[in-house]
Amino acid sequence: MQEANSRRSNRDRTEATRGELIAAARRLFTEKSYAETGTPEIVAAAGVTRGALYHHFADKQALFRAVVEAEAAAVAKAIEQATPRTLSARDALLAGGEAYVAAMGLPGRTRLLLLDGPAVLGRAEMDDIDGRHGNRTLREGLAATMRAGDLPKLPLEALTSLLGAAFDRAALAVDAGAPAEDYRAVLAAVVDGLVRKTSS
Amino acid sequence: MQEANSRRSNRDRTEATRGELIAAARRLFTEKSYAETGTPEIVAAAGVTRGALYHHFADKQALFRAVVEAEAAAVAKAIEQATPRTLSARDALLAGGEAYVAAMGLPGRTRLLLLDGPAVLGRAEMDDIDGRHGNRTLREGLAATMRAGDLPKLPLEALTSLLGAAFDRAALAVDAGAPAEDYRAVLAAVVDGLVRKTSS
DNA sequence: AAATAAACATACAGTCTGCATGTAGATTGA
DNA sequence: TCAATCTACATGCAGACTGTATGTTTATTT
Repeated sequence: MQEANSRRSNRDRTEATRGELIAAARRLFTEKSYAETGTPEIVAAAGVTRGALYHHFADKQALFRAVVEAEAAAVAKAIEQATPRTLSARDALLAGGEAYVAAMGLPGRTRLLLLDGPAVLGRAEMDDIDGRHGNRTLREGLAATMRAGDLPKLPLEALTSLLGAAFDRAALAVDAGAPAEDYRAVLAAVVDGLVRKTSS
Repeated sequence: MQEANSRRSNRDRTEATRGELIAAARRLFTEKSYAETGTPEIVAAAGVTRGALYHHFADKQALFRAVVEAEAAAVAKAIEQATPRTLSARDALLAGGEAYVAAMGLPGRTRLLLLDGPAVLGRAEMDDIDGRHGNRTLREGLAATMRAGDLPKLPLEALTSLLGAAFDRAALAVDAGAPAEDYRAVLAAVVDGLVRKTSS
């Protein structure tokens, strides 16, 4: 009768503590930067001690990695929900880009995923994370478009990487206050330059 | 007779000390990362004390800024020297990009300028630095090409920013071991998609 | 040449990270 | 069911680092 109240299983405790740590860290990492956020502040916000943190995570960087992973998944989910599957290759690319920039508008997300992430975890690990989430959709979409013949045959990894970099920079600029219309126009021009017109 | 030996002017002392600090910091920041390099190590390598560092620079970040500024200038110089001015818009863009990726191959440069730089100084300040050095050439080249009618009318800032982001990512990937040929091909396709054919 | 200012060197306070050790609660095996 | 063990924490400590305050030497000014 008291199974849920006083006696918590170890797995429940772990899950709860890890969750609160990640949530608190996410809030602080997006309000300030990774370097400016100390572990004492994180554990205070999560209501635990530093002992709990270092029991569940190898170090501060491992906690950061968990936060980035979760945030990247959230962004990918937002994009997939906002991008209908019934569009042409060109329109799907632009709609996805639009959704990406919009999702990145959440305060602090660009710094977390586009500035601190690469610096703290390195580009290789960020590529790995992106490849499992946001960029996966992009790469698969590009592959399908290429197979359909609407896109010239190009190295898939490089194409995904460079288009992703352009979307990243657009998100960063728009989030910093640049006119979204300008970046939308340039992205459209780039995509139109790449996608083979169906009439040709 | 002893003007150069025992009696050094204050300006000479400042110049020498600042220079050695920047040189030592540059070496360490490219060997390791910004976060992994401590000021005690920097001043030891420069042969001075931390007092000298904090006399000449407001803080560690200000020294980092000076290093980034110098390195960005060096990259810009390398590009200008390697890019002949007698090429078409398309070829000039690709040659410049090639020179950029090559210049970024110097060990640690990508991390310094493309990872740590944006994270430590912020995108706004990095844009400012880039705008005074590397990206300035790019923007001016694009503006000239647009005026000549070989490029559709697009917002110049956004176009420069997004193309620059693609070059950045290519430099990062190639430096990390990705096949340069793949990235060259994709960049060429993007540029070819944008540049209006002179025959049209 | 005295006074002032600049270029350092030294010492200190505060903070942070990672680890080592200690303890209470949960799980397991007999 | 109960002791043994293991997990999930809490507490305390050592080392390192950053920025500043203060002292000292060397150049510049008057």
